[in-house]
Amino acid sequence: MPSSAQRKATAEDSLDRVFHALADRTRRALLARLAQGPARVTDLAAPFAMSLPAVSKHLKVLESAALIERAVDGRVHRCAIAAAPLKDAGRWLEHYRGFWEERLEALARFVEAPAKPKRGRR
Amino acid sequence: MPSSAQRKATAEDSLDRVFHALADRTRRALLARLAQGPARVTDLAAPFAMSLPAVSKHLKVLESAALIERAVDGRVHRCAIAAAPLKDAGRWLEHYRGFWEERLEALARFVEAPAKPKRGRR
DNA sequence: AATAAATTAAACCATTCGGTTAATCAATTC
DNA sequence: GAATTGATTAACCGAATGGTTTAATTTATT
Repeated sequence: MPSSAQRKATAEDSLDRVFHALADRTRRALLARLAQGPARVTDLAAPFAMSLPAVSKHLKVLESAALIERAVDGRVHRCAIAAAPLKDAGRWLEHYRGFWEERLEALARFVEAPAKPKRGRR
Repeated sequence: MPSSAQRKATAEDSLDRVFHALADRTRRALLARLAQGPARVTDLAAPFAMSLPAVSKHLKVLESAALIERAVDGRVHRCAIAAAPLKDAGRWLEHYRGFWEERLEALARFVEAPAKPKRGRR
């Protein structure tokens, strides 16, 4: 049981963390890498022009958003992608899909239409 | 022509901005509100326990992520949701769908099932 | 013309972010 | 058991975030 004044983690908290985690290209790249299979921290860090601690921090962010899981085996930490929160984010976006879809369709038709002599607007 | 050293805005830049914009619950709430129709800045700000300038800043973030558009009409700024970047974000998430899908399908069925006497799982 | 309204701009503040290097710790290997 | 490896922690740094309050700006109202 949580010891002191500790608010319950809400769905909003989770979205905060997930979207924040996704808002960094290094972290997205890490996810992309992990999408092809689990990997050790050092291997994950290798392609990046930054220090190991930096990558370690990124992984911690991903982990606290529950986007990855890690299995500690001896001194090596094996990271793997974990999908559920992405699904939440996807659902959130999905919520708006109905809305855009129609607008985008219209926009797309407009944009892709034979270039008519441009009217003011904007 | 861009005056000085000015990098071209990449798709990654765009994802950075969109996900960052979505990573704040106030901004998500603003989007939610706007999903129901355009609104003036003051009206958008009303429900929030924060100053108008604060909301104004949030709107600027949403705007620079191209998630909203604004039409200035006299002294009132009318904001409206703009869907395209959300679509990009959705596409990005979609990219991972193959991976989760199988894992999550089962979970989704479970979660959305008629409330059965809850079994463990997580 | 004076005032009020809608909004942004500016200056400021505390906190978080993303990175660094150096130190630490635990598990292997020689 | 001493050195090496895999990884985190700690301390620090500059820049960005999210908020504030106080102007400033522009447009509308009376």
